[in-house]
Amino acid sequence: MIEPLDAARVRWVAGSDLSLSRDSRDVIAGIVVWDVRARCVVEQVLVRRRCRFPYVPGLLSFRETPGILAAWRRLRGAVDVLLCDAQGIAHPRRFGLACHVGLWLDRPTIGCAKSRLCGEFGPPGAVRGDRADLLLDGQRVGTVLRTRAGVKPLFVSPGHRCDVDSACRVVLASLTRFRLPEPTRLAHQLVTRARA
DNA sequence: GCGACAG
DNA sequence: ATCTTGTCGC
Repeated sequence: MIEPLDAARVRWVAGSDLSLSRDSRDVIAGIVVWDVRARCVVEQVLVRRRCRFPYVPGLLSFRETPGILAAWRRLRGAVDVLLCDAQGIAHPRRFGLACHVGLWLDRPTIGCAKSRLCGEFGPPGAVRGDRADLLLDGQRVGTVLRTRAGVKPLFVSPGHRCDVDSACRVVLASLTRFRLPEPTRLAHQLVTRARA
């Protein structure tokens, strides 16, 4: 029996991201684990490896999953859920990168993308926490979430072992003062700075 | 044929 | 993702 994500008990939220080496031949993957209760970083890992697949819309997982899994193996502490900088089920085949990674890790994952891949939606309200349904073929595959006033909303969808609402709750609980949830924002800084 | 298209 | 300058605002 699998254990579904219980947003109320989540404490360690990890965020993953990737960047490319200057010559674009390698991918630099990083994961930052954020304690949503203590509001601090508890662990971070970085790994670099050869890029094996080109970027093709809809096939992002084939390009980025290997790096994320490699970084994950370096983690030593506990993680309740992983926030991926990509789509979950808000995907043409209902199986975006977050689903792919979650299945490999057999852990709860959430897709938290900065832009839309597919699906229709109306504009969410202007206040942090306001949301709009992301529909694909009449099905609710995610939510368009306003994480901060005056900025583009995020596209949140279930990856593995969670539903739209719990995914949204985890993202909201991981926010500080920026558009992106802290684990994701810090993972982005980590991999970006690792190029220099 | 013409747009759209996670990172 | 990466490139790339200034600019508006807290």
